[in-house]
Amino acid sequence: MLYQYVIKNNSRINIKETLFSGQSFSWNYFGDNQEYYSAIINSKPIILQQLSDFYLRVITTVNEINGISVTDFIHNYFTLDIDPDCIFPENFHLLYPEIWQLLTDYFSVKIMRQDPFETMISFMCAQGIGMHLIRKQASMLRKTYGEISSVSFSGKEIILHRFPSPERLAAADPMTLSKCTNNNRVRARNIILAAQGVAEGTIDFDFLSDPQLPLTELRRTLCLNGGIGYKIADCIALFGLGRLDAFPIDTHVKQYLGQWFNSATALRSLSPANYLVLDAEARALLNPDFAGYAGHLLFHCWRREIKRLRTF
DNA sequence: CCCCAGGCTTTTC
DNA sequence: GAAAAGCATGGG
Repeated sequence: MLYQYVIKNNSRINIKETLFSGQSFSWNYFGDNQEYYSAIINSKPIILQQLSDFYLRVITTVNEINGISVTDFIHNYFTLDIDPDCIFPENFHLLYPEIWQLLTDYFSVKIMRQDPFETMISFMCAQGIGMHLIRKQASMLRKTYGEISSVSFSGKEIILHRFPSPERLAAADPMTLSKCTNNNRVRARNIILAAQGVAEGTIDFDFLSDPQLPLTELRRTLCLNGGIGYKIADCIALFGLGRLDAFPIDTHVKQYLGQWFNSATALRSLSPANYLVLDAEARALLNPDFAGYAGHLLFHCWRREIKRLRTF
């Protein structure tokens, strides 16, 4: 039994660019058909299809997710409550007309509110390697440790793997898990320790998802865990805890801060001290409440338009 | 061979 | 304190 829903949005949404912009490592094409995308979200298999600039089709096996309607869940999952006109400061287009022109096609990219555990483990795999290797690691974790769900749609039976539970990864053997982490044993150990922390409650996502929690304290708490520094903590905050103000700074963000915004700090090494300086500089350039949202659009735009990189 | 990819940790000065 | 080296693989 499949349920189908059509979602209408008030602004343009580009589902492919959103899913494959580097914020999520769980979505794939549904089978061979590049018209559909699938993942298991909150233990529920979901298939998406872009109908037009403003319309999505959602296909699931359930009629509600987490106690709310599928339509409301998708609305929240893709932050359709956020008005794209609020992401950048009002005068940004006057100060940076060239960047604004490049950004035109990227306002249809949405930040996704994803599961915090999955986001934490996925971004712990994202140190100094290319995005295809990050996707490979997340995929291997799902296929090695995740429960199987199958969906039949349009005459095809597709096998999907859930992201593994904290308990499952907490009990994993380090040598076995390291095959999923680019053979990096330190990373495998850190993932197991983090999963144990979540399973035992020392990492409390209910507490960390409190919007009243100051961003600096959230970041400091996440950084207590091995394998999580400023950048990965900010990614967990932005993509897994709904903190649209968190501004992750990686090699690409460092590059566009230097090239597009003439930051002298961005020309220096990305040390912890310089990270905090760049973070403050970005908050002065952007709307602080949506610095991370704006940063992700700039990040994706920089990679696609300037670096000509592909993530799918 | 080099350098770079959504960095973090440890060592060294 | 800050700066440099080590970790891992793949692609240009």
